[in-house]
Amino acid sequence: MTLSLYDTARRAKVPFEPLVPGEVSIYCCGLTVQSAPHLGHIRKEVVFDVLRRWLTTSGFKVTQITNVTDIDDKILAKSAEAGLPWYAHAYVQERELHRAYAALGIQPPTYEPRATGHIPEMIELVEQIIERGHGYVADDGSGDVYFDVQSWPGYGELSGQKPDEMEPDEDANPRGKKDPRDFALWKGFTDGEPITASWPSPWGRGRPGWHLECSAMAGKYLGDRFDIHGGGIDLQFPHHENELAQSQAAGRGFAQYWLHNGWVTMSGEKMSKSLGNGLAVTEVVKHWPARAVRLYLVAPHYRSMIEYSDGALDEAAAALSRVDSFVARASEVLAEIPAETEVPQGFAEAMDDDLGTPAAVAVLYETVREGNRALDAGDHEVVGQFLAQVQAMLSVLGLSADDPFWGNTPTSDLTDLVDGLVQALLDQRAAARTRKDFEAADMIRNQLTDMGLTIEDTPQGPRWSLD
RNA sequence: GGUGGAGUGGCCGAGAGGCGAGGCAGCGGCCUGCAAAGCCGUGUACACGGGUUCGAAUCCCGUCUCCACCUCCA
Repeated sequence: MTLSLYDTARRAKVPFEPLVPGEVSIYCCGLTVQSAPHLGHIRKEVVFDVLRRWLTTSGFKVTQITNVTDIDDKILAKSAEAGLPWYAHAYVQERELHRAYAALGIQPPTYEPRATGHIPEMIELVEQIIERGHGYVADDGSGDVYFDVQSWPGYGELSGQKPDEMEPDEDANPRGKKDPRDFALWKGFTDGEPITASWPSPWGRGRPGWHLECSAMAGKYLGDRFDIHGGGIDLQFPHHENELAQSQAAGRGFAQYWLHNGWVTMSGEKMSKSLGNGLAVTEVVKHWPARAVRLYLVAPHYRSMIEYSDGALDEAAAALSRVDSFVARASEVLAEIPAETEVPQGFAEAMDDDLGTPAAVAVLYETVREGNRALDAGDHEVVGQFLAQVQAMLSVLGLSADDPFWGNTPTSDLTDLVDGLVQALLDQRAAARTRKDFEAADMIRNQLTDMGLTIEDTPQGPRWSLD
């Protein structure tokens, strides 16, 4: 069985065949670093991180480029509010983004180019588009350059939009456009904007249009043609449609597969109250363990919408602690921890079917149950097999507790100390139990559970954990 | 107006003509001094109305509700 993926452009699940056998190139639209990343933003990173891990597990060498859009209208506006130069504001938010990556165990991309570092490539691309007759300089003296939508018959093929049937935006300022559907390739400098937010070009000072940035950076790092272009479903139109049109109008092949992930939506206003800052990743991981948050984002299918709810995060946390508890107990019982093995076939089939994480996660849970059964039966050899499988699956999903990409794993020197203290109390409790003084024993246990510890009596003796 | 998507048991969340995905919660049981954890058992759900079919959550027709996007992103 081979990997198949749902290609937005073809509107179908299709077998995945990379341009270069054994290698996969992915361009993923990154964030505009204007404010702290929210759960919806970071879902995309989690989705493509899982894709990348699965491709790697399947034997592909993966190159993933994710850009940082560090210049745009909103950055200019928000930096003014924040009282910072635009580039400093963008940089602050870029560091926030990296913190969010680390908080959810997301591998950094192979490279993360910034838009402002690629102005020459963008200018070159605009020149190619103009040369081929698909772009024009506005004749209003603004220095704007637009893409000529009517000159490109394929326009609309990615999103299924027919340009003639689109709702005209009545409030839009047509500026120097020949057609209201034309989009900006290059925006001429306007008074009131910081001069540092403009660059010299053949058309005068200005800055790049949003869509252009991604085309230029994808071309630079992945070549004229590459395998997968990803991003949130909201980017399908106009952003990706425009990227595709302008890249192909410049004579480039561009992406072979288009993958779009669903959005995280929020029902009422409740959440913003209870979390203060809405769905900011940094806030969410204060309320739930980061790995539970990741499971919450990984368990539904990537193309589904996730309707945010506290309860669902609680459930993810409960489900994960069941998995963790198996891993912990199995590891304690086994003389040696088995080396990593292959994932179960059902898991692989699910993942190969357009990253079917719901079914894959179901296999994970079933394997945990079988492992627990073997644990109860004392069949350590079988326990080892299931433990290895569970760890392999967790690794693909990026949920291994010891995954190197968890940025905030506290390694405290206090662990031994706490263990010693808890152990001393557990010894007292054991003594009380031996003399059948269950009142004293339960008092000690209650003290410990009140502190947030979980005490379990196992055939090997009591064990404690902090969930 | 255009394009795309959604409505599934108490909750989350898959599936897409026929064996009740999976999780969380609940209930019963095993285990336990009691718990906890774990295991076993337990559910007849697919927005509504018709239709096709031996058989529909899945296909068709109609209806309702909701969401996303529609060109420098209001």
